[in-house]
Amino acid sequence: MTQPSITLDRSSPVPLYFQVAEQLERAIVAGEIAAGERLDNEISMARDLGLSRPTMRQAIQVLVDKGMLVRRRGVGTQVVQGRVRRQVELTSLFDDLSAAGHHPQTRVLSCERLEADPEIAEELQLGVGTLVWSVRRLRLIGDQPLAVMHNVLPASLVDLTGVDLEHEGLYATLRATGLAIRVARQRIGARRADEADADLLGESVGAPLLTMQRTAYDDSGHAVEYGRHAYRPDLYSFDMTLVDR
Amino acid sequence: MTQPSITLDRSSPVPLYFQVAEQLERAIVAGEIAAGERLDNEISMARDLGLSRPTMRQAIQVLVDKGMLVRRRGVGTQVVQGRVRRQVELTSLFDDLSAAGHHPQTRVLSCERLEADPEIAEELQLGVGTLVWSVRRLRLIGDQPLAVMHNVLPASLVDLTGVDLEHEGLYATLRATGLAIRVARQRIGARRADEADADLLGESVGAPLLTMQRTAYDDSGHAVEYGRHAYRPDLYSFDMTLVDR
DNA sequence: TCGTCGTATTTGTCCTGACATGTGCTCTGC
DNA sequence: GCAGAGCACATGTCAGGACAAATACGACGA
Repeated sequence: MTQPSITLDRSSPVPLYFQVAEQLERAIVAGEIAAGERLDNEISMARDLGLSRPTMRQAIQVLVDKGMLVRRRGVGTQVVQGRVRRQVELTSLFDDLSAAGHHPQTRVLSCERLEADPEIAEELQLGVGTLVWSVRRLRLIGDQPLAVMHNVLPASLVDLTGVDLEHEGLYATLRATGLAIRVARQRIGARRADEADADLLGESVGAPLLTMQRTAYDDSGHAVEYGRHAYRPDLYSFDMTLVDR
Repeated sequence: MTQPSITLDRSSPVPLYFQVAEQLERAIVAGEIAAGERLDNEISMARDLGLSRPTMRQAIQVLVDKGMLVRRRGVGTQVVQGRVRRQVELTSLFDDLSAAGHHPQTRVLSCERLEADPEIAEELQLGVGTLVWSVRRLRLIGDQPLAVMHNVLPASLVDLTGVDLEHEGLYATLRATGLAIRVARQRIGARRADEADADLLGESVGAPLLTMQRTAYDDSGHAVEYGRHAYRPDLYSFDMTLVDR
């Protein structure tokens, strides 16, 4: 039950509970706290750090939500076994791959402004015929084609004219214009590659593809992006952690 | 900004924040609060219900985590647009389908006790050669084969002898023996159907299959189950909601 | 020897209070 | 008429305290 040393900076704008959670997480992934080991109890940890118990609880809760810790009443808080997989997060594939140390490339296949068809209008909660941007891109990892991506977003929200989508992620572009994505609903499935897919991805017609469609919502709860993507399953998969509440 | 009427039962063992969250959620899915509409502020909602602000916050936080509400400092709390998809939760396919009103059937293909191979030992954090249960099942929806499922669990944790897995879900069986699953890590991908898959699922060899492998951990953080499943993508997909924190 | 009761421990829930911080609006001054 | 300062408002963060409930473990008794 040796505790990691945690240092707090009360003058920092970073919340105290977040500082604690961050350092605790680092200690866990670094193996300073063994898998299955029990943490010290909340009360004494809070006292040792000079924090109140609610703040300490909030810090621990962050890691519980990430699936790294498990709490049991009357027993204590333990580190979950097993290697830690990165969670599915609200980032784009570009961010995912960059973080993984790879160097993704992008080829913009098309980027045009057109009128929303019924499917798009439904997903983005717009009227049929509203102007939207429609972007088709091919993602490559090294020389290997990885995914074909089709994104649609309301033209009223962002202007993609002159945006260099080959070197800037779509989500990064949105963030730059002040659009923060907060919630997304997505569906993961599979289908056969059609001729166009096969051509772009260097697969044969009928090969299995992993598909994901996602609708993203901003700060104010409005739909800002709808995407339909297809991935080569030998090069990409979705990892996630589920936590029971 | 009309608020739904919420009734509290302070004598109930159900936590107050949970009662509020439950009724708020019902009001949202029932459309009593329109999408995009702003909720009343925390302080006055708490006052109206006779609750403290932290309790009210906790209730709202539950729905924020589910992706139904969005909070913005200085602005307020709003209902997220878009139809609400059910979240990927820590339940089994059996529960999923039952909840959806369908009547899933199960055929147990094999259920045997054998020694863990290196892959299984690694995933379950056991020594190679440890006794495990290996269960292969076929899920059907009506007459349609839906998925082939292969689960492995430590024989020391549960005894599947005489358990009627055709009519009882695996997770339900685990719960019945006091094993509560708290955390799971899973990976979703796709692959071609091999001959065995094709035969069982009524597909042709080479057809795309949606795959999921999952390792589940219990209360104490120990691995209790490892599963590799393959789904017919025309009949099943994974829906989930992502929330930025 | 085994089961049962009681107690200590630990997390879960709930309360009150305070100040900080980001947003949006209005009001003022130019 | 317009821009900037200031203010009201809502959520974010933090403190400190209290009791409830579940668990583990030891002591006790049959």
